[in-house]
Amino acid sequence: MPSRAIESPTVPDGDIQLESQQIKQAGLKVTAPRVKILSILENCGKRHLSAEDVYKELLSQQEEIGLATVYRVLTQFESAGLVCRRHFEGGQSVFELNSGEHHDHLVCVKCGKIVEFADSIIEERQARIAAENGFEIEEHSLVIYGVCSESGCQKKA
Amino acid sequence: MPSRAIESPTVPDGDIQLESQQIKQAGLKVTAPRVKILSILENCGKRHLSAEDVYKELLSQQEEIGLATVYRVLTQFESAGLVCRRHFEGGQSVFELNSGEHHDHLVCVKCGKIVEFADSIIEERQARIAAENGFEIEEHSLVIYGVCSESGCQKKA
DNA sequence: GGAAAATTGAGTATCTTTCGCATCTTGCTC
DNA sequence: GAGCAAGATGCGAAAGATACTCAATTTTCC
Ligand SMILES: [Mn+2]
Ligand SMILES: [Mn+2]
Ligand SMILES: [Zn+2]
Ligand SMILES: [Zn+2]
Repeated sequence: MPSRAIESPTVPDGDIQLESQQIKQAGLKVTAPRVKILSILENCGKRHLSAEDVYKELLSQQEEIGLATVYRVLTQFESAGLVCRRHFEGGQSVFELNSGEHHDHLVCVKCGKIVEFADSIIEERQARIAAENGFEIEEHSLVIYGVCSESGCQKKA
Repeated sequence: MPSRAIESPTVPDGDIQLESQQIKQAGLKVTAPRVKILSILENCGKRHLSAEDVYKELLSQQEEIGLATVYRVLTQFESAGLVCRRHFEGGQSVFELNSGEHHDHLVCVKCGKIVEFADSIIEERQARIAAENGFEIEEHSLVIYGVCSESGCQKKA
């Protein structure tokens, strides 16, 4: 096997640098729990995670971080604009990295699969409806619940 | 003052007959708690009520109905199609009579005012989006959060 | 009016999320 | 790099909403 030269002393696993910088830019102190949690949100494979999901992932990585801290940090990330919190029915809140671009969700009520979408016509209509009623929009939540095309989900009750 | 003839022996306060019939048609036994709760949903003035709201209203009417029963009955009414349950952010679930016609909501984040709306273009778009992604829609939730036109709500933070 | 089945009330349990507080870290200064 | 104040953490406890348990009561139907 080819030997691999160590190019520089600074390329730790998980790109700690990047996460640290994002956290700093968000106006938060760089702490181990924050870096860890952000890196899980970025690298764990799933895009929508509950606080519990994050906590379990931490446990599986032998990290000694309390659940209260997970909740606290996620809330701080939300305030700082790093993540978005979503409230889907019948479960815990879930968090996802804030991509900067708004989108809404399709959720399979059978398997939990989530599909993201953005529709400018819907957005436009919402703006009109709010305006017609004298509301200044702050945010909105649109979730479509249904059954996805997986065979397991399709079979009748 | 003109005297008023009693037209028939059957016109109790609160139109108990009507509620009883609705409950029966929904396939539920007619019990005092169910009749009472349905009549509150119909006559209390507010259209969107939490279980707690219903419970407080019952208390104020000297009714001896437990909170657990309120939750149970509201859930049964929901299953029976008599009421719809809504999940607005940051609070309890709220219930409203099922008018038979779907609608969505605008919610003032300052005063809690709720405006109902229905937009066929949005509905149509949702159907298309679901179809494009192979989903069969079961339901959806659209809530627009904003600040209403009340002067109290308008003033800057 | 009576019996079977369903419903109720009260309290308890559960789940998710937040708090309180003593202890530990971070970021900055010298 | 040591020292310090502000801020963060972990733990356990608390809170808020809702569901469950079960004995006692009520409804339905005959
Ligand atoms: Mn998403
Ligand atoms: Mn409504
Ligand atoms: Zn599915
Ligand atoms: Zn308002």
